[in-house]
Parts: sequence; C-alpha cells; structure tokens
Amino acid sequence: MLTPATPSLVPDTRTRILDLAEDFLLERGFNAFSYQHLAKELGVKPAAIHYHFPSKDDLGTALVARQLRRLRKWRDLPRVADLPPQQQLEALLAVYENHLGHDRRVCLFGSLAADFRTLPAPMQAELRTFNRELTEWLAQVLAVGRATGTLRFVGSPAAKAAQVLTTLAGALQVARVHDETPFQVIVGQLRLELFAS
Amino acid sequence: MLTPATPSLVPDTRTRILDLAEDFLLERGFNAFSYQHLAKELGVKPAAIHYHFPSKDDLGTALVARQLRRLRKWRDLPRVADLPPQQQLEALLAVYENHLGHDRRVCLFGSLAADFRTLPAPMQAELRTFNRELTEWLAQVLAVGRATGTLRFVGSPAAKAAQVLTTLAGALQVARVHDETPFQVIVGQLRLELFAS
DNA sequence: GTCTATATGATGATAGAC
DNA sequence: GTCTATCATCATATAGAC
Repeated sequence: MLTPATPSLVPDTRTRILDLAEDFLLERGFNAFSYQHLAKELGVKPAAIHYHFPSKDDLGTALVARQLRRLRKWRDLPRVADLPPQQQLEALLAVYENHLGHDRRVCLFGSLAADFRTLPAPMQAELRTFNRELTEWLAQVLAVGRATGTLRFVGSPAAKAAQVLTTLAGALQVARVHDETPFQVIVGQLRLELFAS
Repeated sequence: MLTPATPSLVPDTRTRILDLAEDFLLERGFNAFSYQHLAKELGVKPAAIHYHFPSKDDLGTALVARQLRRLRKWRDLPRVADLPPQQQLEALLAVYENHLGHDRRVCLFGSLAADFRTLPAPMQAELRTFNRELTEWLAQVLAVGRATGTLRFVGSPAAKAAQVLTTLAGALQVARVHDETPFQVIVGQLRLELFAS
C-alpha cells in the first residue's frame, strides 16, 4: 500500500476503484456488480481494474480489510475512545444514521451476510474479524455504561452487544426495503430501552 | 396454479423448481444462483425451467409470493392463532430456530434485503407486503401479551415488533457468518427481556 | 507501471423440436 | 404442453501494447 498517510484530494486510481466498489457493494450487493460496471463509471476498460485488483476476490477482500482498518482507527480516536459510554453508544448510532442518510446504504456486515457462502475465504475471515472486534468493543462500552449507571439492560454485556449490533444492521436493511421510518422506529426503541432515564 | 390442495408426495416440476430455487436463495442469495445451477441439479436443461418460469424475475416473484401465502396460512392455523400470546411468540421463535437448524438458512427477508435494489419491482412489492403483514401480526401478539401480563416491554407494540423481527432476521445472518452461538445468545437475550418473570 | 485488445466461459432468454 | 438446441450478451480473466 503506497497510499499516503494524509489522504489526498485527488485519490489515486486504486482508491477510486475501492470507493466506487464500496458504493456498489453497499447499494446493490457483492454479486450484483461487475468489473464492467466499475470500468464504465471510471471511464476505463475492465482490464484496467484487473491490474489493481487481479480478481474480484482480491477486490472484495481489500474492501473488507479497509473497513476493518477504519473500525480500529475510529474506535481508537480520542474523540471516541475518551467519551463516556452513553456518548460512545451515541457515536455508534450516528454511524448507522449516517448510512441511512447516505441513500439508505446498508452496513458492510448487512451487505455481505446473506451472500456469505459465495464469498472468497479471505473475505469471510476479514468479515468475521470485523464483526467480532466491533461486538467486543460495544460489549466493553455497555459494561462500563451499566457500571456507571448511564446505560441500562439485563443480561450480559456481550449478549446485549451482539443483540444491539444485529438489530442495527437489520434496521438498515428494513430501511432499504421500506423507507427511513422503520429505522427511526427501531433505533428509537433501542434508545428508549438502553439509556437510563 | 394447478397445484393440488393436498400436497402430493411427488411434487410436480414447477414445485420442484420452486423448492430448489428456495434452497439456493436462502443459502447463497438471489444473485448467486442461475438457471444452469437449477437445471443441473434437476437433471434438465436450463430452458426447461424457462418454460415454467419465463424469466428469473418471474421465478423470484413466485418464490416470495409463495412465502407470503405460507405466512398467512401459518398465522391463521388454529394451532397458532388460538395460542396465548407468549406461546405465539414462542412459535415464531421456533420458526427461526428451525431455519438455524436447517443448515443455518437465513430467512426470506434477510436473504433479499441487501440485494433489494437489484430485484424486479413485483418481487420488491411482495417482500414489502410480507414484512408488513408479519410485523402487524407480531405487534398484535405483543399488544395482547402485555395487556394480559405475560409479555413485558416498553414503547409501542408496533415499534417492539419491528425491532424484534429485525433482530431475528439479523440473528440468522450472524449465525451464517460465525456459527450457531451468537444466534442462541441473541434469542436468549430476547427471551430474557420479553417474557415476564 | 499502467492500461487495452482479446479470449474463454457462464448467463438469461428465444425459437422451434417432440 | 413440455423440453432441447442454439443465441446474443455479459462475466472474469489473460496476454501483450504503450
């Protein structure tokens, strides 16, 4: 990876491909876009993309790996890591609400889960790690939040974290099928239950 | 539809196609199987399937329409409709647990939501109706359950129903990505929260 | 190092045989 | 009424031009 540490305003071709592929992935699914679609949009030939990502498997794996790097970076940002738990949870909800506002994109997990068995093994492995790390992070947030009295739930933090993340991924899918309303309803219900009054 | 009211032990070709297509749909996703896959498995040529379902859109729409008919039939069965609310909820959970035991199949909604924008309009419409009717049914179950003191939750029955169904669909997706454990954990959490102790 | 012309096979669908 | 031979198109991927 020769990508500069400080993102340029004019992304290189590799990054432009990744960004566009991510658009397609989150809007139409991994098995519903092709190198032709990418090439047409980028104004190049399909084989030009094969240079940067020899196979679609490579491209897909790079997409999930990038998202995993982003998760770790986000989670460790001072403006996230140093927040109190209830605001960390709000920051997480904001990410999903941002997806909703971005043409009702589903999240990475929600995009790949149904097609999971058709994905290349490295991509499956990256997605498992992504989901595991996110769940572990939220479990920790919930544990601290309950201990300090700002968050409320029964059962174990790990179970609640798995449930909440699953619900959020699903809520974006429901928004995709209907409209923004059910997402708002579901997240409203989560807030009602989690935030200690 | 010339399908007999009493299902035969030797399904006709049309039904065999639908059954197999449903297998593929719930195990690999709508954009990850072809008429060739179906034909090879059934021992016929791809074009034979085109006779029964002229386009893949027709096949997909028939799949969702059949599931909608099944939902209505199930919901109205005396052994479901006449149960007390907490047992109706258990019957619903049993459907999802059955999916889990069936090679961790996702549910219809969970299978189609991510690819939704690539689906033909009639299929989209059927899926919306399917999800709406299921949510309305569960909202009614939850409302009666809370009124009679056997189920417990805050917020509106409609919001809780949307949240629970979304969580169940998502839980099967998580099981697909990892293993059965997170599904059990999530459904255990749902039970802990919903069933009045 | 970056991309284009081209190959090979799979895909959805039609026209016509039985 | 049911299915097969065949088609045009699109898929991923390679070999080689610039």
